[in-house]
Amino acid sequence: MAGPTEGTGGSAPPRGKSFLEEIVEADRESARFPGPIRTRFPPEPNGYLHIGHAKSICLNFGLAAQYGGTCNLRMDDTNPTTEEAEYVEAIQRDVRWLGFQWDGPVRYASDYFEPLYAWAVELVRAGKAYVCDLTADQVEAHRGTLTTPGKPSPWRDRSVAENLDLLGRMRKGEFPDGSRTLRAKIDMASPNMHLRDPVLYRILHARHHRTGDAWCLYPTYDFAHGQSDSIEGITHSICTLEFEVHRPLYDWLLDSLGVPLHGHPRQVEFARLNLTHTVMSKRLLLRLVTEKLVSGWDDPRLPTIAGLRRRGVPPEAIREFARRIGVAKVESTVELALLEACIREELNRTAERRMAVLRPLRLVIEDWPEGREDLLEIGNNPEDPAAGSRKVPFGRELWIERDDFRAEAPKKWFRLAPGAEVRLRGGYYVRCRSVETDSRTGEPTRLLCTHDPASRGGSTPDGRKVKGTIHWVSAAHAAEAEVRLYETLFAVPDPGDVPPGKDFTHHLNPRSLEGLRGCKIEPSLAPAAPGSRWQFERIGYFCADEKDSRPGAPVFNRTVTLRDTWAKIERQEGG
RNA sequence: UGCCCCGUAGUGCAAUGGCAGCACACGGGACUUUGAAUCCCGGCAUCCAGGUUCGAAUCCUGGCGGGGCAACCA
Repeated sequence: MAGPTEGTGGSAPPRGKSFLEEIVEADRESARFPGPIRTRFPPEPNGYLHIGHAKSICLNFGLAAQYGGTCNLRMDDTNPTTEEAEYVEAIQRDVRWLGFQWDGPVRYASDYFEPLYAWAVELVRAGKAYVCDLTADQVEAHRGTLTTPGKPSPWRDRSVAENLDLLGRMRKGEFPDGSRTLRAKIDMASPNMHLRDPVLYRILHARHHRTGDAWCLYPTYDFAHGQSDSIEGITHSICTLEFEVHRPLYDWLLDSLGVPLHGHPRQVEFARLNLTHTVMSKRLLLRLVTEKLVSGWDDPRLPTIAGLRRRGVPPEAIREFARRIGVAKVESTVELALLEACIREELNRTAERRMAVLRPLRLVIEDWPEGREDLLEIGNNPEDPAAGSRKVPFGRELWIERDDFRAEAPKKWFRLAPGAEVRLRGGYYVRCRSVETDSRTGEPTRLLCTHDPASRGGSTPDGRKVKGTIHWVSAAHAAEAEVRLYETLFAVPDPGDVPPGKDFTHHLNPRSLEGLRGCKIEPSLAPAAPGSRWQFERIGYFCADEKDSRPGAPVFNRTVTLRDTWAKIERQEGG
């Protein structure tokens, strides 16, 4: 894998170090931690991973690899009401697919429920935590506001003995959900809300995906997080910006529990990734899935890792994207175009070229003998000679793209029009002699052409130039395919920017999916393996759908279009 | 309103007291058997005001602007 300072431009100056790299390097220099660095990626298994997680994954695994350390995968499963084993599986699959291997087994915060509980008891014994009988509403009322201090809970000064007794009975299941909590005794007047006696344990009679019914009280994320890191010997706990204000609480907890410095991870926060034309919050993604606005977590229009994979995005492109966006502490939104550029760059290098006609129009070469066939050798990838070539059958009747013919050629039109000559990619020059049209719609139904026999392979001895080259498929040999054209799920860069009274579904793009059947593909494409990626010449990059495609009956998803200069020209000319 | 974090081309990131640079995007051109790819050229930025300094994107102060924080979510 390319190192972080290795650009693609060759002479490009090395990228400056990120603030994360600087912190890690400073800690290595000062020997703050005895051994190699350890990071972790700690998802909550309550949804699928998305490209924002990919940024975090690349950061955590990348930093570990860069400095000779290791990275753990830990499920932050402290809330049994939202977490499921399905998500645990999906997360592992996605991290592996991205190309990373975690150190040792998958870890779970739920593995630490017992030591966590012991720590809670320790805090109670030290007079630093108490059982509070306030309801959630009352707790909120006592907490005060951003500008006014809170009021102490009436249960704040219970005796250690009583707290111990109550906590034990909470664990035994003697009390109903929500009736009591264990709270840290810190400072109800703190300007940091998270220090106003935060809840450490809540009663939840819920079945946990791993511990089953063993527990009926569960630690909050805040109580589990720092200690879980500490148990795993994490040196650098990298998380998103919103946890910055939680850091004093983690520090308080670790300090109160007497965790020594080298067992006390350094937390560093970075800005989460935002991408234009999509949503990244798990809550919103979950809504799209449950309200069936998309086909599932792996819908190719979603920014989920599973969706991107199904769309045909290679993991290398995602890693390169993560590298290029960098990392900082400013909340920012990356343009989708950058992701697309990374995808095109990778696929341009690696995807073999094939010809496919999405919206077929029949073309007949009238001076080509009936029944005669030709077999043309065409390179698989001009970017990679090692990709070899294939033989493509040619005949009197061909399918070409409807978009490649205009009855009336606009300015700068290089393609087919009455009287115009074009090159059939890898084949012959043909000239359009006449057009048959549907008498009702006026649409062309057949183009009647002649060819230049000397142009076989795509060039003529006289060196005559044609401006346009179009793709084609022999009608006699064509296979058929279903093709799904995807556009952005949302029609605007910022789906969250909606008129009053509307929600994020307001900007859902009605054209985000267009299904095409009866597309004509060259024979070599028919057996495409599910998941295989191709460039359809002049159209875009496509991936045989991993679920619905079968060899012989292929279904292709458009990953991304090719850059389309003509479309741009036409847009400009058209005003 | 309190506390915390953060302000560099359109977007994302560099420059760590010494010539403000890279990528994507955008505009133009060359080349082309993909209007692809490739190559060349171009325009566009330090939030504002003071201060320190020979010199400030960088340090200090104040403003302005953005984000986060008041789940028994993570």
